[in-house]
Amino acid sequence: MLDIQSLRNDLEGAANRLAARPFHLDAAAFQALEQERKLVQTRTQELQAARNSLAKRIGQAKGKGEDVSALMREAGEANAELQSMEAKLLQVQARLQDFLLLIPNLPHASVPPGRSAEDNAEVRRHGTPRQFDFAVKDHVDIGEGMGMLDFATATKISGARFSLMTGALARMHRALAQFMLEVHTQEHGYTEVYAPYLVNAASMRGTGQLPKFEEDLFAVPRGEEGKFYLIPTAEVPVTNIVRDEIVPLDRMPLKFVCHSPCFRSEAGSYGKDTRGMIRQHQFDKVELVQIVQPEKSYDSLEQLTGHAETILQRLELPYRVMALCAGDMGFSAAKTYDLEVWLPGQNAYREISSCSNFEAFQARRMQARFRNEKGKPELVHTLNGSALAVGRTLVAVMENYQNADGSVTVPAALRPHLGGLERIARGS
RNA sequence: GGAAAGGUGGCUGAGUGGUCGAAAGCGCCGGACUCGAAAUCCGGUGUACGGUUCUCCGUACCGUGGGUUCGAAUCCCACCCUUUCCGCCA
Repeated sequence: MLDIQSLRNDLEGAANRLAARPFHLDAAAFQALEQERKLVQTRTQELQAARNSLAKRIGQAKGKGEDVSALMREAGEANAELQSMEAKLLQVQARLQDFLLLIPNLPHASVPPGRSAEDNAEVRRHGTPRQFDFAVKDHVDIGEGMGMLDFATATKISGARFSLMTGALARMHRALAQFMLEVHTQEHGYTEVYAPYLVNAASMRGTGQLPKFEEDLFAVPRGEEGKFYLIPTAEVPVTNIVRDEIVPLDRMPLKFVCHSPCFRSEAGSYGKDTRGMIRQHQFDKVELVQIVQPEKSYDSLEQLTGHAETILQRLELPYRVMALCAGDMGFSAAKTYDLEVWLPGQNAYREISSCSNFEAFQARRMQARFRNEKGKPELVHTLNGSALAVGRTLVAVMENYQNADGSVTVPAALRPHLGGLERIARGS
């Protein structure tokens, strides 16, 4: 959510920056709402002040044993208008709130202009794609060839966009998550978190999934009309740790890492990435979350992105870092770097991590604050990034480390987490 | 799922219809005392919003949402949460 004060001060400036996404800010609608709000709020507060002073006088008069019937009548008459004004005020404020909740974040000045992924800017590259002297397979053929990846059975059990892994491949999937957690907790200073996978609507609103993106979420009914939402990323429960909290200065910054399954309905992605385990309803991810002071958040974004890159470097997977253009960024982000890993099976770089600074956009929705040097509560800045998506990392390892005989070499960094195993092949 | 108790400011905790945004203590900030510190004393110390604009004024907020009333932290209803006991259970 944007700061309503900044919209009041510079509506045109905000509209211009939003146009880069592109998002059309209806300035006239905002101004009309604001004007009405001002009118109704001022009148309501006047009436409330009048009521309060009358009530006080009645109390005082009663205390002295005086007759209060005239005062009571006066108060009763004023109440009709007050009630209708209060109702009107609630309504206007709700409309204003709804309006604000649907406005995406302002892109940071350093965000490249552009409308689609083609306009994203490559920031740097790391590693060189390996040359193969045999016909490369994609992860589906490799996994099924080893008898460890079974989409047919997953479809029987659940349906499309689910996967079933067995044996050494399932073990390697687990080892990857363990490896990532170890690096982030032992070397990068993150606190490991285990968090709920089902969350309430307030949490989804806090990080920006609601109210606009309900169709992307899975939900389960709860109670009469309530529901739990399945988390689409650990960003949701972990960032919401600080919702409605005031973090003491000496605890800042907060750095959390959380391994969790993620659930996405993938509505609107029909026909996209239908083969393999690139785009699934359920996948595992190791997520980094940082809660920082505003002036430090862009340094933190560079660091956090670097932490995610470390994993790819240790696994010796070629990748590139992309600065997303305004049009390709998510709703809540002010700036996003995507990490794209090289996939020989697709002969392309594919997204494996997304690292974003949300500035105060989520914090304002969540009322997540810290106590600054002056002792005053101030909104925090929130950041998060995948480090990494476990399923896609497994895909990258399989494709980049594949051998001519259909086996897969285990990356050196991963071997300690697999009891020294150097290679997985059919039967292992 | 059943029963009971309870949710008040950074913390503890008083307050059961009217000068209550809320006692008191702790904490924190400033000052006095001191060479300095501790102790002591004095003063200050919530958040959000609006108007005005650097100075005030107003409004809202005592778990959440409704209701009663001229007036609600206080009474009524519903819900949420916490604690304890019982039941069930990975």
